[in-house]
Amino acid sequence: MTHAYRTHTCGQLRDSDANGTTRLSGWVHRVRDHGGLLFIDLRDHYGMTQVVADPDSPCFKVAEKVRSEWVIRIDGKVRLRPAGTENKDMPTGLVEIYATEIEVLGQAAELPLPVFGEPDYPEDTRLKYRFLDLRRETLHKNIMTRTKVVSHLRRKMNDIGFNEFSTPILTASSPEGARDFLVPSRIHPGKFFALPQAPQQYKQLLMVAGFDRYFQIAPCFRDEDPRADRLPGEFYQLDLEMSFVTQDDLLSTMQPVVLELFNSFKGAKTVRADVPRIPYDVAVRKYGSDKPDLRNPIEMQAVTEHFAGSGFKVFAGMIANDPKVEVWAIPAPKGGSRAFCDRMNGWAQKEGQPGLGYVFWREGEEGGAGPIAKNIGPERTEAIRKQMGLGVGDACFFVAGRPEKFYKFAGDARTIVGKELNLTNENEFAFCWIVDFPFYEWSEEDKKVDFGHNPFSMPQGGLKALESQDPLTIKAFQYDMVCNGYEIASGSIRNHSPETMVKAFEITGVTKAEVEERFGGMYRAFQFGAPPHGGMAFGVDRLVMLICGVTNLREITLFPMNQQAQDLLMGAPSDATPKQLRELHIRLNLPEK
RNA sequence: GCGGAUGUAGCUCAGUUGGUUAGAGCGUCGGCCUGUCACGCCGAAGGUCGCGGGUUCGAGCCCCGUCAUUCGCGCCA
Repeated sequence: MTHAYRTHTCGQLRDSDANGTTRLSGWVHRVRDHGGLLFIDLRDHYGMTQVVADPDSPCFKVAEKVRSEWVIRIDGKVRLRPAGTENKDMPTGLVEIYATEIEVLGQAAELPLPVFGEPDYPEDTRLKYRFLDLRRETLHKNIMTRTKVVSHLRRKMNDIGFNEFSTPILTASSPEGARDFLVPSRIHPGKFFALPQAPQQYKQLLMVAGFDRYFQIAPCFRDEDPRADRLPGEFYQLDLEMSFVTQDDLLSTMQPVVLELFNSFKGAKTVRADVPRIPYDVAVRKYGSDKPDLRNPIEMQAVTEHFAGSGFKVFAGMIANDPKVEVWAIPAPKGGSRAFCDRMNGWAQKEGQPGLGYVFWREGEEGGAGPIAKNIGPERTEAIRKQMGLGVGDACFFVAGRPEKFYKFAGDARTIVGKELNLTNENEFAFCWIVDFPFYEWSEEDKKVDFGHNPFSMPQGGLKALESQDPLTIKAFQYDMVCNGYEIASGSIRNHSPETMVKAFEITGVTKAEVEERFGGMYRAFQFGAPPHGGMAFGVDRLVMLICGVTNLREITLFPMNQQAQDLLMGAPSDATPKQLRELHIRLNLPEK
């Protein structure tokens, strides 16, 4: 008895199957019609098999009619391809199916998006016809990589003693800081659920409830504008939380999980085994970023002293006028040519900077070349060269000002130098932890102290630090994991003491009553025996993006929305019917066009 | 909300300084072809140049507006 659709998949048959019969179903990938002989590449999820028909076959007339992306069922004889016509690039390339019967299961209209081939197509077409896009080889493969990554993580987390729990999707507004998606309540007119920006409070409650190790591949919802590496609307996190742990326990629990994941999926790339823990302050000074790409070997240094009182009046003047001004040096090994330095200078001007000062060293010019070298003289130039460990053929760029104003620009310059000079190894995964984030930061907009990151983090020094220290000097037990310049995880040791929590909010101007109102569930829970706990969340989408080597999240997401946060395939968001709105007690107040 | 880029055949794109009838490849349709695997050859159909307005003797091209897509800023861990 034969199955209605197939006895084998399209990726299955080998030379050992020759002389047997088979039934295959799949999509017509390509047709090559030679008149008296006709080939069909039949494709399914598993692979591709060549089908051949000639005028002696009773199904030849049908075979002549089929077109790309029709779904057909074929019966036929498995046979070895004639000598010399084997295709070594295909796993099934030693055999072909001589078709005896073809049944058309589903015709396809003229394609708005070819499945064959891999050129780029406009996003709106790809999204509107996502089901066709997903048939294409690369995207199909990326999506499969994603499901394998997720199942790898799930298996691993279970293995090391974590328990998976599902937390509510319809919940209360959470304190992450992003805009909430709201869902109106029918039963409670005028009230709204919020979709969780992260299961933050629930997972902390699970710790209070005594479950010790929680994880979840959790959907998260944020109503913010997207970027290439930030999906609109919804995204997934590997969310986890542990009780009775220190920061060190958390980092050393998850570091092997991440390294093993990348080692399993790295392909031809390499994974750096060393994962340094870098304090936030150090990361900013060395790399100009709190998510440094460590594939780039460049490390910046302060060289303020060499410019103070020097003949380079621009920098010397700034230093004399403001004790907080510093000069940072960005070394550029092998960048010692006028052309390259000028190119960097031009880039800086395009970025809206006055320029990018530089020195470079050529054979026979002891004191260095370039305008800055002339201005500060050979001794100072030589001192800089020694400090930065540079030599003939190298260059060095300089930025000056208050570090908090220019560190991002310096970091961008570091990135460009690394890329332009091919110092950054593109075939590597390089990780680091960034630790000791500031607990508070100064909000210029609100003219007050505000939380730097998660308000539920434990300040280093606890309640005592909050009571005695300048808030802006307090660090948090807060950490990120970074890979190749992407933040892939973020977490903290939580503040489990109600008094400390109230004090922490008080410093930002939020009263005890407001804390009780906004975070009532958690505040109440902390009154009844909360264990010390902490956790983190990995961006699943970003992990997969790095593993697949793509720079846009749409390349690894099944049904992404466009940049306007619309689902072009399903037509979401869409109008609600008057009946729906009536039941929800909602009247629309639309902006005038 | 703001800034940059893009918008021409079903799809990907070209289109000179503003000048006659807007082109190519893929796909589609028709014909030929028995060893291709991006099959080959011959032929045909297919266009509101995103949309609206303006300048001009004349606009795919210049100007203004608008819409759509995208990248970035703001926003967001």
